[in-house]
Amino acid sequence: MSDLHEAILGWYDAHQRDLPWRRPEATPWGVMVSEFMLQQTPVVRVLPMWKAWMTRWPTPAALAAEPSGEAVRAWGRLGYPRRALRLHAAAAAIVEQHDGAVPDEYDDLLALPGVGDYTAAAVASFGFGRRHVVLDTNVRRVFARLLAGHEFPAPGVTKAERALAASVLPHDDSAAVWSVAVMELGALVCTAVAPRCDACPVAHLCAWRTAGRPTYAGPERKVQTWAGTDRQCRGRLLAVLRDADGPVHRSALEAVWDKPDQRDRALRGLVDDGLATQVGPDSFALPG
DNA sequence: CACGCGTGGAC
DNA sequence: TGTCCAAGCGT
Repeated sequence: MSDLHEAILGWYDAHQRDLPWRRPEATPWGVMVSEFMLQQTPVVRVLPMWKAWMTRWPTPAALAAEPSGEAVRAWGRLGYPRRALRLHAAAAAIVEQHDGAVPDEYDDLLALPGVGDYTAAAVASFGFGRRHVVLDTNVRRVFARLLAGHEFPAPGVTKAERALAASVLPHDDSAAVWSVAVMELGALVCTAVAPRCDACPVAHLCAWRTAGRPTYAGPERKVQTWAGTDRQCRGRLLAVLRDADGPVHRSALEAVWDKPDQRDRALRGLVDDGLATQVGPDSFALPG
């Protein structure tokens, strides 16, 4: 094993967080649920939700047996509620196509709703110990600094970047642990803002640090706007539906957003996306 | 491939 | 205090 691998795996062994989906008793379904919830969402906010979901829906079949609206409701304020819808659809697909067992093949995982390259690789790796290149925002940042000498990776995953990640992926059964270890290093030490190089186990090998930590010089990184957007409007509207026991009258939705045009557009969007249904001339609800 | 998609915490 | 960020996906 190289110095690089020994340093990162040793650091992970000593400093990893005790997260429930990483424990030996965690099921592939538990891993999959965690990966859905962790898409663009911090660990601290996922923890309580994951526990609640695993208690209520310990298997794909349990989730698939309920209306999709219940998944949306239980998603609460985790954000990006379409993930709840897709997780529900993925559970249904697992029941129908895989006898209720989360598939262990990357290609089968990738075919599930809401599962892209990252999530397929993560579930195959962390749920089944398979060997895959796992490229998330943390891994990309760590490799950009450590191996390429850049503060941040390019906006999109490049061919060269994937090849570089593949070149350091262990060939033995430590590949999955390696991936989660690099990810953890990015989450705890090699952070986007104020990285703690003094606590980094591979600082002595880091190309970015050797170069004097040059600031990012690539294309402008896009920043999401929020106030006044359709996205904010959708969030308000869906919160009303989520917090209600049954159907909601249009007036209750009108009360949470001033601009009629934008409100109507957002509501149509929610219905189009399957996050809401119109159950009467002037009433709406979560999908059944 | 650029964009839209939620939410809340940190600085 | 506004800006940036957090285990991405689908179109």
